[in-house]
Formats: sequence, structure tokens, C-alpha cells
Amino acid sequence: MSCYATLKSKGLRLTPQRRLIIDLIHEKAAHLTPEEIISYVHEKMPGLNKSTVYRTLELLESSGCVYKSELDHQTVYHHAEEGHHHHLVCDRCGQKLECEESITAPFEEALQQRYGFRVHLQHLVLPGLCRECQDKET
Amino acid sequence: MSCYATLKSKGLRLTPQRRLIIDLIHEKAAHLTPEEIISYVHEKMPGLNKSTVYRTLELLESSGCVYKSELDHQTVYHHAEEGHHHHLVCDRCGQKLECEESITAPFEEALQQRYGFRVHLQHLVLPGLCRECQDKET
DNA sequence: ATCGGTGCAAATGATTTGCATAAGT
DNA sequence: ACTTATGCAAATCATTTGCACCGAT
Repeated sequence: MSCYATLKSKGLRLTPQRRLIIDLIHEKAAHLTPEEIISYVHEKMPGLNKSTVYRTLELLESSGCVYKSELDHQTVYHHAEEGHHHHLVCDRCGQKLECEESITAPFEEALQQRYGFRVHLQHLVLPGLCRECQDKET
Repeated sequence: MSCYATLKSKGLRLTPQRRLIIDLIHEKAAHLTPEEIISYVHEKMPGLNKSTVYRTLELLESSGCVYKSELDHQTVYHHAEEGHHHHLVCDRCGQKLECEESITAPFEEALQQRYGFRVHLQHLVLPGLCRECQDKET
């Protein structure tokens, strides 16, 4: 279900501000900080207040329309479509790789078996080094 | 090498404030937020200022004496002894389980093989549900 | 005696909140 | 029309910083 429809189905209003924020998050398909979202959104609708952005992001997250993660002490948002997946972010060049969700399945099972722990890995964002930067490191 | 010795070896001073903070982190052996550290430390040395706590934590982290992680939008600190390990934190009851480092090895290899990515998982703190809370959940 | 460390108070910066007005349904 | 959403400004909250004094070496 689209975000528009999700909001409507909950009796929430589809304002131009919300539409713009939703569209932006889908268009960029990246991990965006609230600050980044605010500045992009300002280009198209300069009057849009940052409180509205924060309020909308919270709303979208609690409606399941976007994911919220933490990356290097920053809150980042990403659209919640195409099922779950994870992200690999290179510490050196900043490149972001998308990573299929299923890769964590054996790890999740191991935690369940050894510790009885059901880990919640939704939309994990992991730091590390990409192939190219591994070569460049001494 | 002990934290005391690490500081000394870098020509840094071992003040009563630093000693207290170092001891506390080792004694509690938990993930402590700066706020928690400040309040514990106040019991023993009420005059100890929070700037000092923040500055000391930064110093200890950059000296490799403590690890800094992020857990649910909070910065948490943990002593860096006994090699690496990970932590499992129950979303429901808050219980914290320690988890051997080696459990992530197959996952790390999978990321390297499929994506050429060398992930940095040092001192991972993962949310989820512990055994008891899984049973209690509907 | 030196120079790094501390306490204090003020600055910062992101996020949140209260409230009157605006606008989607 | 009814009620929710927005913009604005002020409040909040953790963290950082400048600076004068203190104290570990």
C-alpha cells in the first residue's frame, strides 16, 4: 500500500507538506537525516517549517511508511518499500551498498539457538570498508 | 594494560576524577549512558562536574580504554577489557546478555564474499527479545 | 613551576512543544 | 463545519566550549 493510502486509511490528512516529504523520501531512496530532508524540502516549499518535518517523519515512521535507523550518531530515514533490507556504509568513501535481508538469517538463528534471543535487525545500517577502500588501506 | 597505565603512558594525568570514572565503568561492567555515569559519580564526588565526565569519556574512548556504542538513541560506554564481545538487549525487560564475539564470524564472511564488504562489528549492541519475554509476548 | 585538568556558566544545536491560525475532509 | 495539521516562537535537553583557577607531575 502506498504511503498516501496508508495515511488515508488511518484517517490522517494528506497535506501538500506531507506529500512533498513522502515523495522526497521515495525519490532519494537514501538514508536522509532530518536536516537533509528539511533542506531539500525547502527548495520546493520554502515556508515548510522544520517542526512539520519532524512531526511528519515521526508520523510516517509510526505508520510504517518509513524506517528510522541510526548511523554514526545521526537519525536517518528511508522509505519502507520492497521489503526489508540492510545497508553497508563505507567508513572511508561513504559509499552505501544495499544488502539483501536474507543474509542475516543464519546469524539470527544462531542467536536464537545459543542465547534464546530473538534479535530485531530490521533495516540494519552497518559501518565497514567497501572492496575498493580495503585495497587502498595499508 | 590497565586504563591507569594507558593514560600514564600517554603522558596524561591520573586525577581522582578520572580514577573514579574509570573504576565505575569497570565495576558496573554495563552499558552506561553519560547521564548514568554522572549520577553514579556524584554519589562519591558531588563536586565532579559533568563537563569533566564528558571530557573524560571522550578521552578514554580515544585511548581505547572504553567502547562507545549507540543503543536506542543513546550513547553508551563500556569498558574495553576481555576482548571484543557483543550485547543483546531485551526491548521489553531491558535485560542485557553478553554474546561471544565469534558468533558473528559467519555473517562477516558472508558480507565479504557476497558484497566485498569488510564490516566493522566491534562491540555491537543489538535490540530484540530475550527468551522469557518471547514467551510473554502474545 | 609547569601545563594539563577541572569547575563553572554560557553557548550550541538538534529536537520538542504550546498555541493561535490555516486548511483538508 | 469540524478537527487535524501547520507555522512560529519559545522551551528543552544533551553535549560542548571558553576561561580562570587548581593541582598532578
